[in-house]
Amino acid sequence: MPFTYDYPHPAVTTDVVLFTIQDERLLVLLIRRAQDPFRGHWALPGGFIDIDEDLEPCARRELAEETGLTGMYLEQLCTVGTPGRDPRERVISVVYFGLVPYETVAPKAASDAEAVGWFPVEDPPALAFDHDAILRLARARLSAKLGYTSIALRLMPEKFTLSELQSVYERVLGRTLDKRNFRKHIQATGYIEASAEWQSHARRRPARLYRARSPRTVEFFR
Amino acid sequence: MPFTYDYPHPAVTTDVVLFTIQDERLLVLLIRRAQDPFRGHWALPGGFIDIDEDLEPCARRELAEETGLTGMYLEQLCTVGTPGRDPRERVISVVYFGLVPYETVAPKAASDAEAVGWFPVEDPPALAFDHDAILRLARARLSAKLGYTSIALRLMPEKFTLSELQSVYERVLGRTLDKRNFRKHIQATGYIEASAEWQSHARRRPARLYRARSPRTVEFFR
DNA sequence: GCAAAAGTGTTCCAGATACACCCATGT
DNA sequence: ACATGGGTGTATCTGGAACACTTTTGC
Repeated sequence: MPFTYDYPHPAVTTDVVLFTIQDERLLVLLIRRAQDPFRGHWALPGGFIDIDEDLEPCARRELAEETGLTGMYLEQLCTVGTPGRDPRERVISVVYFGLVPYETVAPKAASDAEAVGWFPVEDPPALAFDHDAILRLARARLSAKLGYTSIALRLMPEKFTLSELQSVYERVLGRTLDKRNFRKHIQATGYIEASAEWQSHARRRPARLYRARSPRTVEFFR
Repeated sequence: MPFTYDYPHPAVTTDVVLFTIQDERLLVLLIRRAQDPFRGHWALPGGFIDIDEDLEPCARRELAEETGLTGMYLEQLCTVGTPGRDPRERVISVVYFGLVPYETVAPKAASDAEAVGWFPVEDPPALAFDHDAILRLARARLSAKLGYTSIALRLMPEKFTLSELQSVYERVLGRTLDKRNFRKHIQATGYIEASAEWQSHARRRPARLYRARSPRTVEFFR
């Protein structure tokens, strides 16, 4: 069933750069492509937009279809569209960047993904299309936003210790932080609050659990 | 000559939010649409992408065709694509934001713009499509970037006085700044250098002229 | 000589950094 | 008792903010 236009139209896709933290490593979600082009290569999850679908819902739908993951924080990152970046036809891709807490259930492959997996961002496999450049841009955006927003909380579970939060900052920024200064700084921003609970079952002194003061929004400060 | 696809494709356009400063006011470039939809309304310059054209070149081409302006600083701002934002067909628009020095030659209407003009961003006319929301976003981006980049220099002529630069900051930020603190701060960033020249023909004490240390790039600091 | 803008330093405060030890728990 | 990570305070530095007067020129 063909669709006809007076002028050539590019195809439009959305892609998502989704980060998480597991075992003290910053990971990115990739799918192994089941179709050409780049069949068998790893790539960012994404796909073609429906004609009556808004951009961000498309990103969420494709992510859900290919990996089963839903409900995470997403923001628009950039749009890429250099002619030739997809060998099939002219494709313009609107790229989102997102974060999920590290204990989110494991993704599972579906639809036209042959496999799904988390990969260390410091050492990813070769990526299809121009996805390596997009991944670098997403990393830079995440690092920058740690400094002036509460975005790191979107990587955390509902309750977390200050040491866990510090570890997330350290992994994303790629350097160690002073414990006392970190705690002072975080408390000063006011974007977390102490819960009444304490870490249980630890084989050490229990740590206080904190939570986001505004669990569904990313706040700016400074 | 029709173009057919197996699946419906959205149309893709680029739009540009171009700012300048004249007479102590921050202005935005708008065109009056000569065609429906929104014929006779003011809108951001922009138009449909060619099938073999990259995104930023498209933004520059459309801007040149409609206003005659070329060669300015541009960066990608966002991409909008809510179904229904254009009554003709599904249109996804990649929006760029740009700056030109205030003495750049006046734009002149061409192509499908019936008129072109600079309007105060504080008090723009009613805009076509969702262009009012885009304009607000562009303003916010410009203000924020003044604080950590040398982007303001893209609004300045090659040689300028510190008072002129301070006035640009004040107009964009919407508040007055202390003269001594401003000069100290700007000198500390190192992104301008003194030229050997002085303002001429002034009916007052001549001011020293400065220039950008890296005239073609926008640098980050802090 | 007067109007108009150019130019210039110091004090103060807040936020960032550097730095080391005691505590609570499980084993 | 000891190993492990949890928790805490102070001195210092640095960058930002507040603040007023003299100088140079054209008229």
